[in-house]
Amino acid sequence: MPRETFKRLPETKRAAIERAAIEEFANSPYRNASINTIVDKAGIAKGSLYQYFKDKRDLYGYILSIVQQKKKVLAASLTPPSNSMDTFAYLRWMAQLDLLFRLREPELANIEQYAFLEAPLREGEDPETGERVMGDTRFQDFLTQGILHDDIATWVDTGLAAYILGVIINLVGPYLIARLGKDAESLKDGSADILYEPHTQALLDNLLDVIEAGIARDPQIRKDYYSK
Amino acid sequence: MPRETFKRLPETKRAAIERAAIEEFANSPYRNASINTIVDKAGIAKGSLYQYFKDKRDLYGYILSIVQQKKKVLAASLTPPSNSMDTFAYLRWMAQLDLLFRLREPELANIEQYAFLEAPLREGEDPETGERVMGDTRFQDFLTQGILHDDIATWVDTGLAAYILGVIINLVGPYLIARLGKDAESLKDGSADILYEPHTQALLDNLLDVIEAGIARDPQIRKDYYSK
Amino acid sequence: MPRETFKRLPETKRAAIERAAIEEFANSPYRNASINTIVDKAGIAKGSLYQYFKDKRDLYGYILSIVQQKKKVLAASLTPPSNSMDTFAYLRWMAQLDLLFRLREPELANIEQYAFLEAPLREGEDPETGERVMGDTRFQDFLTQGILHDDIATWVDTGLAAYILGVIINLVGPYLIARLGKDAESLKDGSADILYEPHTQALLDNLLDVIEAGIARDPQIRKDYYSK
Amino acid sequence: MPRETFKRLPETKRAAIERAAIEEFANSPYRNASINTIVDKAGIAKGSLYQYFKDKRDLYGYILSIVQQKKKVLAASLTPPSNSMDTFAYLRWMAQLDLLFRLREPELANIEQYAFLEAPLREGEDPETGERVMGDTRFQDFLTQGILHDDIATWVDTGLAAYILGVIINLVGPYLIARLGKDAESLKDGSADILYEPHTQALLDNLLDVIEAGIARDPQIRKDYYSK
DNA sequence: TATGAATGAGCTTTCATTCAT
DNA sequence: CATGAATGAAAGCTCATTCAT
Repeated sequence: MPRETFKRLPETKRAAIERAAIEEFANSPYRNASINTIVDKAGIAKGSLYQYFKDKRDLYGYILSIVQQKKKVLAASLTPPSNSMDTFAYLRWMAQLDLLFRLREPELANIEQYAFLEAPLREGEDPETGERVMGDTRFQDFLTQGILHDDIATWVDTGLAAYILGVIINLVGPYLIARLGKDAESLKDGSADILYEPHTQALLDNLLDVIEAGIARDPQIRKDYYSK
Repeated sequence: MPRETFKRLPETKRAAIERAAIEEFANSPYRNASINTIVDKAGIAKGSLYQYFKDKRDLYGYILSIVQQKKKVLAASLTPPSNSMDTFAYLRWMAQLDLLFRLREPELANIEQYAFLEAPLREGEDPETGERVMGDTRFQDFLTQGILHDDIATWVDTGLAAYILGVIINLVGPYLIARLGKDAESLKDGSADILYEPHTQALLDNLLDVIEAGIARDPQIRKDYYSK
Repeated sequence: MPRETFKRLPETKRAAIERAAIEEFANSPYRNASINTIVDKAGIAKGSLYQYFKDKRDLYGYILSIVQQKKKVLAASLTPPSNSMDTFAYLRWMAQLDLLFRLREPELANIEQYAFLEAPLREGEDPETGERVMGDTRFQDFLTQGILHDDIATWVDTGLAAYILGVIINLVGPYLIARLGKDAESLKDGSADILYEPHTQALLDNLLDVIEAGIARDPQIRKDYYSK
Repeated sequence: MPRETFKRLPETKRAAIERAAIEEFANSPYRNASINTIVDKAGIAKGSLYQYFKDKRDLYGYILSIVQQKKKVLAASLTPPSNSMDTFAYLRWMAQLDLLFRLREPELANIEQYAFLEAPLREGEDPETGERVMGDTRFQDFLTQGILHDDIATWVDTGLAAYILGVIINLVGPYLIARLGKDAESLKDGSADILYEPHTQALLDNLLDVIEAGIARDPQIRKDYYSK
């Protein structure tokens, strides 16, 4: 949704503007984010921004599209565990993707989460407000497929479960980060090594085991990494 | 956190202020809530408010404390299903409590949810920001007790599970309301009859069965109300 | 339409604000008039103005009401020529009133004229836009009465004539001022002596004679002040 | 007042610019008219416009000159009623010309009227501001000639009368259009048939009879189309 | 000559907080 | 203790004009 003028901008300037906007939207929810701060950080005139974008929402929409696109790229680089598409392996893959994204692009992840949380706070203008609250089609599809493959119990209410899966996947990231890393050092450099540490994987396993046990048709034997 | 001056106020005036603040904070997230609106509705001078409360945040904190206290009162009036305190029956009781609170006190429930959603949006000023993200002690305790009673699998990570239970319980209310009630009529009068309708209970059962299946040591035989 | 806060203001401050607003609206049509200029001249904070008035239009409406009221006061102080209410004497009285108002209160007269001229320039929001273009009820009534009293020819189209009378009365003032007074000195002190000078009266006579000759049923014998 | 560069432009481009400017100035008074809109509609770069014209006012002045010239062309194509140049027939001809111009070129007529109305609103920059207020030389000449031909009463003040005639001719057009044509259909296609309809001519007659009665030396017997 | 990105002062409006009375 | 007027920074946005390319 940016204007043509924005696309024609020299790479460095465009990057500066995106950088500034990302920083701002990552640190403040939409309403609080300040156009003034953005143009100051980007080192451009206020009027210029309004030649690149129609208004604040337009800029915001563009930043959101960056977030989605970067996530898509990351998803493409993260090979799914198997091509047989085991239902729960796929769910695990989604969770890992979210976590990895948060590690690699903490600011973008923040923006994404703000967007998720603010959805029901919208001031009623948007007709799609109810959308979020009624569930994420991504998970609706996942559940439907899972039931068709006999992986998920038929008695599970897909609407409710999809809603809860969405909430979990969207909100569990910050928890895991907070839990794992008081050693903020290893996070600063964007290293994702932490994702593959045994402790991290154990936590992920734990989460997914709970989910699987909750909705699977034939839950696997419980692993006993903790109980030993 | 109100000042002494507030406590010394005549009951009617105090009530008027609380009423006005509750209405405002229920309809607008913290940032948007307007002091002007509150003092107008309460019929007091703006300066007076600043003699009762240090600032906007102080007032907000006080309103939050009211929410918690009212919820506690409601909890006390809602007898637990059995005194033997079966773990999952207790969880069900908590879920019902949240739903009932939302039906009986939609404004207070709204404030609670705003607070929950905004927690990670805080602008870094608050030191207790991390609190929410690390989990709700209410569920920590529940899980610990459950493990001690051999109701919950020992391998469950209580920190993670508590966090997720918190998220679910806090966010599932609006979903259920949205799902159940297009018939806004039955909600208008604060009637909680809807809570005890079969459809509602079925959804609640579904949710709790999933949770129980997920974390129980020996999950019950799955009920088959849906598969019939 | 000002707020209560404005009415409660000390006289001097209220006067300062009115002064500043009148100066601004007299020198710039509504769109160009600047709130910044007004608050600077008035020596108040910008926010204060918005405690006295809802918005720019509200302030403008208030200033317009002052204009109307001052004009009404002036009208009350200017005795009609005779109590028999001869039709054309009444018209002359109206013209004199307008001229006198322009001499006594040139700024207010300017504001009035801006309002008159801007009416058809309105950006389509106002439903009463067409009102001005279709005639002034003041003159409609005057003409109707004149016809009833057998003073005005029955064949005159009252709609058209009312429209033209309105235009003339509203726009002739500046012309007469410009014509009479290069000697701005005599105008500066608000003296209206110039109104009663023979030259001025002769011009007024000339205007009214033309109008009378145009629409009267039985025009008077033409005076011959000019032809001698 | 356009620059040399503008005159050297290829015809099509020049036409596009004029078209765009005319549309804009016809729909918005000078202040509101947007340079952006004009260059967009014209399909030229913004900087180019400033190579053709010194600034917005310069462009505006040029458009005004087009309006005048087009009107002159129309005047040339509309044969005066008789070559003996009867004074009031000539005035009628002028009124018809204005009305016809408004029907044929509603946009240009709009621009003309905006210019007329805004003249006294000018912000003092223009030295020729007083010009309008002192009368239109067109009518000055007309009146002087009329007196010489013994058609107009010698006692009429030509300055004042010229001013008023100017006001009437400039502002009566929209009134007549509004009065005649709710049937916007016949106006849409620029057809001037409406001008020659009996009702239109009757209104014009009425207007001119009033004027004639007002200023003629020997007013004709009043026609009695209305009184019958 | 043509371009169109850059500019920045300007606009109206909002709001939590202070403080003199 | 109560009052409510005063504050002024900050908000999002517009626009005619300039100037480097």
